[in-house]
Amino acid sequence: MQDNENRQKQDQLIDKFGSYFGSIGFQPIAGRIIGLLSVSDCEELSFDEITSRLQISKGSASVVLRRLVTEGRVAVVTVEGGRRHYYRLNQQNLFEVLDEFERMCDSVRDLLNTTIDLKADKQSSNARYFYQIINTIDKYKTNMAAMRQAVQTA
Amino acid sequence: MQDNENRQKQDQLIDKFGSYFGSIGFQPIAGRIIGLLSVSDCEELSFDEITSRLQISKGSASVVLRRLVTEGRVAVVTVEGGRRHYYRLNQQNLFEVLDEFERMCDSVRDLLNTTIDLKADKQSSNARYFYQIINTIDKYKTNMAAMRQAVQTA
DNA sequence: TTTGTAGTTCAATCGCGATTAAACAAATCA
DNA sequence: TGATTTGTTTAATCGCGATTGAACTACAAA
Repeated sequence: MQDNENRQKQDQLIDKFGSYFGSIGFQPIAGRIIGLLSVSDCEELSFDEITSRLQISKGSASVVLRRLVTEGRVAVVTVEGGRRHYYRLNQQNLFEVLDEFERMCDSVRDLLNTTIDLKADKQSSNARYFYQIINTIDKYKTNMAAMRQAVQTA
Repeated sequence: MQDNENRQKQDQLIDKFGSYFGSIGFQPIAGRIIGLLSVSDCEELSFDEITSRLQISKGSASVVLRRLVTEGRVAVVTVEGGRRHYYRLNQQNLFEVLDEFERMCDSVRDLLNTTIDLKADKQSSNARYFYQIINTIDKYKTNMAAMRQAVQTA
């Protein structure tokens, strides 16, 4: 059955989305919902379609969807004069992931700076290693700024 | 007391290391050990110094240290004719974190490609959005390759 | 007003990794 | 050799987020 086969492939993909998003700190269900909304040929799904396709409780779906909506990853569409909610994938800023990575770099940079500050010997092996990391982070950020420029003006 | 104050600051930093490494998938204790080895003025600490300073059980320390050593994040030094093990921070490749990030980008790229493949309408709004993401990832990787070149030749 | 549908809330449970404690093994010292 | 120190192993526990189930609210249709 062609349809059935397709559906199976979709399910596999949905699980891959789930484990990817799981690995970056999302609830597994959140990842699977994003996966479903990404994979599905219909780009707007009702609350009910989501719970039945993913076989999850209404409670989970409600909580997780609210979080995804407030985070801006998913948008709700309410059809006038109906009580059903429809959900679709929100197409976010392409640099969102890079933004987050850069924030992480910043916090590492801070941490290492503070660590060096506290060291008795600023020329110790570790201190010099940390200086190198800070340097690399700075180069990375300069590079990223240039790349963003290039993409924006393109 | 100057020393005591310093020690408190170190403890705070160690916890920050702990929560940073926790956020990227390490056991909290693993992060705190890395923190201690990073912060400590003495760059080689014994098993015992680690457990007593961090107030953790020998069991935890044993398991976590083994993992850190096999992962290459920490090195063991065994002094000839003594039974104590000393541990120090391993200074890894500066691009290690970037490597990991690029691997993640690759897996996202794969996932999105497979997703588009499965779509009935390759021109759908989501499909086009995914194409854009893939494009940005490709640009990012090209850029990173150039940056590595630049750093290596410098 | 009554009946039914849509979604929310929250207490209870489940699952699982992190951590410990204590028995155990291995190496050194005396 | 026996005693002591160093670290390992593993069964048990702890803690906590994820998930469910069922009662509940709100609204809409009849």
